Amino acid sequence: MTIPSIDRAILAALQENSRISNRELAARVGLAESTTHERVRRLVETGVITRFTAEVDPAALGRPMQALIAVQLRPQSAEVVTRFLDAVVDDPCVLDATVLSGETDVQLRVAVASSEEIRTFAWRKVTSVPSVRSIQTHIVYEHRRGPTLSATAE
Amino acid sequence: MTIPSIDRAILAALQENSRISNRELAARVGLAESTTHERVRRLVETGVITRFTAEVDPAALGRPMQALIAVQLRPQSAEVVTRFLDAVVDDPCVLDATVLSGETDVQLRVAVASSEEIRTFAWRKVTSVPSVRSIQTHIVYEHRRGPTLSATAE
DNA sequence: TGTGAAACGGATCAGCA
DNA sequence: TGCTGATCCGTTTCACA
Repeated sequence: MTIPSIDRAILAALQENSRISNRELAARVGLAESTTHERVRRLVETGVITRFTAEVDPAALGRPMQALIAVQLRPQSAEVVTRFLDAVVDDPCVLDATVLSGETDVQLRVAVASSEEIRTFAWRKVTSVPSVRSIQTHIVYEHRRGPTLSATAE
Repeated sequence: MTIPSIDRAILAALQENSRISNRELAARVGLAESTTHERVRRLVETGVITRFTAEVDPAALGRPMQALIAVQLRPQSAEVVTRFLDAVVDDPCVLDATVLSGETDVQLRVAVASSEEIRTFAWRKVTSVPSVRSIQTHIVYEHRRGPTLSATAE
């Protein structure tokens, strides 16, 4: 299932700005509006586009500080990992969670108002889960997005 | 600079789907279209909303594998970190880069077609930068988004 | 800040290549 | 798959509260 070059142009434009009008999108990729509209619909339907979203600056919402929390779990089983994720991932300060190979089983990225809040979250929500063996917290100094996601050259 | 509750409703709706019409957004938050439109404009202008984007599944673009690469740099200075970021962050396989406190100075998240490509990227792009002392690569088994970003309760 | 209405521009659909 | 064009609907702007 390879992505045609027109769809790649559509994806690039929508990643850059998902709120452009269908008309402008059609002009950019050089197709009629109706055709463009249909292609976008299919990209969503087939799961290539997972969602349209607004990115919000956590600092503007009163969470100027971010941290990574590396978590080691005791029995390193799929079940334990899933249970742990379910216990923490819905907390409002969690930005995302990554399940990993290696020493660290799960890495959480959190956005908080203060270092106090990191401590509260770490003790109250993370180490309180019985299967958590140990954690390490690292302050995030800076976070940069990579380039727009594009299809691999072939 | 605290966020009024109407704006919080707008942010929640736009994070969930940035392509809803202004009319629907207005209906959801219970304001006139013109007012809603103006509020969204201000949220963008003041930097609360950083961009509207389409999230794309890397696997659908031929990059089914993800990894985290932890990087340790030699002189741990702001300049060295910036130079390193500039050297790697625009590579198409980079999803994002995080600058950290602690042993690891920078953590890269990459999406690739195969483990071969991770190796190529690691040797060709990362360890080839002179200030890179060492790296560790970890496979990403799963990645979960946290809840919609909302303002801290006050 | 908020409203409602008019002018403008975009989305959508049927019919066709 | 793709285009065209008519109709319908949403957005934007404005005078006003």
